[in-house]
Amino acid sequence: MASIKDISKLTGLSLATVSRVFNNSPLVSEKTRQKVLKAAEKLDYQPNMMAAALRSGKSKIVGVIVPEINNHFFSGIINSIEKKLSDANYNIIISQSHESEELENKALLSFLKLSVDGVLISISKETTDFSFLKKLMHQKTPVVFFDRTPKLEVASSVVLDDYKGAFMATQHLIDNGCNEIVHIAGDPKVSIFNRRRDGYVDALKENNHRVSENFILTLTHDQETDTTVLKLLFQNNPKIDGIFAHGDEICLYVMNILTTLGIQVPKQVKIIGFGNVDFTEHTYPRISTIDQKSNEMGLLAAEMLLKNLNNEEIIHSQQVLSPELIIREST
Amino acid sequence: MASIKDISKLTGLSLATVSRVFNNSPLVSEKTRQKVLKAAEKLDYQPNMMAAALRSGKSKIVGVIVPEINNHFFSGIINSIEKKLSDANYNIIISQSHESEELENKALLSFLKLSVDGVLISISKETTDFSFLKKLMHQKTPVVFFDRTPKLEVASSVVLDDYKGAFMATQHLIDNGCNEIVHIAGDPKVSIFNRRRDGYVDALKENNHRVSENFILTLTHDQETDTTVLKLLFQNNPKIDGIFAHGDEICLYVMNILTTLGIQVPKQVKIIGFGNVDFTEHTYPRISTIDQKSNEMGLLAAEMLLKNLNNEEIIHSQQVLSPELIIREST
DNA sequence: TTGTAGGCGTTATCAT
DNA sequence: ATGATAACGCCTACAA
Repeated sequence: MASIKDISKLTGLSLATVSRVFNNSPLVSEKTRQKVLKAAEKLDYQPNMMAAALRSGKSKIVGVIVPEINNHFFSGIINSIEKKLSDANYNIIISQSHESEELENKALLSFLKLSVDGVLISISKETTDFSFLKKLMHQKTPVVFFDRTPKLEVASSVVLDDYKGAFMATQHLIDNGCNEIVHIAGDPKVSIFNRRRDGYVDALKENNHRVSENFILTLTHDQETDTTVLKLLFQNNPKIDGIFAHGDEICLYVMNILTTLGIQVPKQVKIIGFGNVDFTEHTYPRISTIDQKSNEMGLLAAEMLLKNLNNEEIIHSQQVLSPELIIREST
Repeated sequence: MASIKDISKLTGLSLATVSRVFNNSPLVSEKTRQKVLKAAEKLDYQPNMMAAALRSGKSKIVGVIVPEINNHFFSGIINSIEKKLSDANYNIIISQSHESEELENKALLSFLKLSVDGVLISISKETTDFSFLKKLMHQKTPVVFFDRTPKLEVASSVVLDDYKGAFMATQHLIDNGCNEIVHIAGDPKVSIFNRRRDGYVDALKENNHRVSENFILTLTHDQETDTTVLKLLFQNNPKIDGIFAHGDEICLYVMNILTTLGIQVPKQVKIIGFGNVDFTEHTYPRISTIDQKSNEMGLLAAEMLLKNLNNEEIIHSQQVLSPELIIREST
């Protein structure tokens, strides 16, 4: 690969002058600029980012960590992050934590060694110690958290208002005449699932509905067990007429079980999920759900990072996105 | 950040010796090795990959390009690629081509500037000119193609036997008593879709079934138009009893339209997709499909690349994965 | 406006 | 087994 040294030789100009051309320095005459550009063309010159990075301390690389890339929500976010950052001429390197703090730190260490310019991260469920991230941040490397954020005082973040989304979903069921509403809850280790639960509970309270612990279920994902659990629930509470599930996959899963049990959706029971995963549009009946704004989230997180990448000063800001109610045939 | 220079100062050893320790050179006594390691620990030393990359020409970065990251199949592949390569201490940088040759080349150029050690790519539908990729390959940068490969003589690749998958799907319908089988075809610009079509046609022929152009449809994705098309098709050919769709999404889409038209699946018409996307397991009825082996594909591609990354000689090999028939309730 | 020279952190080639 | 030194490709005072 040709280097500026080759161009320097070909044109008879100094290394400094050639370098200035590629850094758009105004301190170079139009004539020599053209000469350099022509030589560059001829030699098929491509700047070596490693060298530039080493010298300037700016790698033009942003590290992204998600729990699982193979997940609609996260790959949606990555999609918009990649779009935004590649437009700004940044490369993104991606790692998965697989919900393990160890892998997360390993990736973070890799980023450090690679001297990434910034980090976008959705922390793993397991992560409790943020010393590594703090270290990064103390090094003036901007970090933006999305979706899953740590309880740190000073941090930039973009999250969804999960509470609000859950509230909207529950309210929607109530508005459509549901009186006995069950919640299929998620892993309580994940704060967003707790917020969804809270939204459900508060929506019930606000509408003077009874809140019962028996109506808050966590399933095992073992089809037989879950079928039995639901069967019993409906036997004991035949008036149940609404279900709010904390996720779309589990929502579809429950809907299928109900069908097996001869319970009709939405006739007997209305059901709503959370996530607006693609397939919700293709099921029968199509599933009502809460859109998580993955595109907006990725975009906002990327924009936040870009802002901090350009400014010398790091400005922390917290953005909360409002979810959107998507009404389909299941409610 | 501490550098080997700092360690050198602290220990009184030379830069060379310190460097040798971190490169696991045998030419260093256990005693000094320990001394260096201790100092490194104390200074919280982390090697600077940019510097190492510049000097050694090895960046420990692999570039990955897919059409869309926000796609089950590709994110599944990326998932296994990331797992495999991060285990081998490689970082992966990801770009999307969004089916545009221009974006693809832009990403490839970025990779070049970053001096990636290797490239994994599934080419865009639009790509016809591979000069850029050839340039990379001539630079001794190993490239492995997956799923969508160019018609190049010398290249490493991992693909699915789409023909076989389509054949299996069609044969499965025939085995289950279908006599009039329709194929929902994909974009003929994509070679794998053509191979699926060929598999369908040949399976019919081999079973002495009539092949009719009228039974090979490409839909518009406009719900109204498509509904009309299918309605007419079934009015004119009421004996149609099987559908093989080139993808799971379109399969679900068609299944929904059939339901709208009062056609029962699988009672009247059996239907099978292609892809084994997650949701096929959650629909009602659950969709039979062909698994694309995304995990195996990513793993194999990564392994192929690793092999070429380690060897001096680049060895080209072509792997063809056999798809798997997943039988569910729709057939 | 252009050139000189030192250095970013590492590795590799000589010596010793 | 260890050390001195040049080089990777680029940027940037400083000098001219």
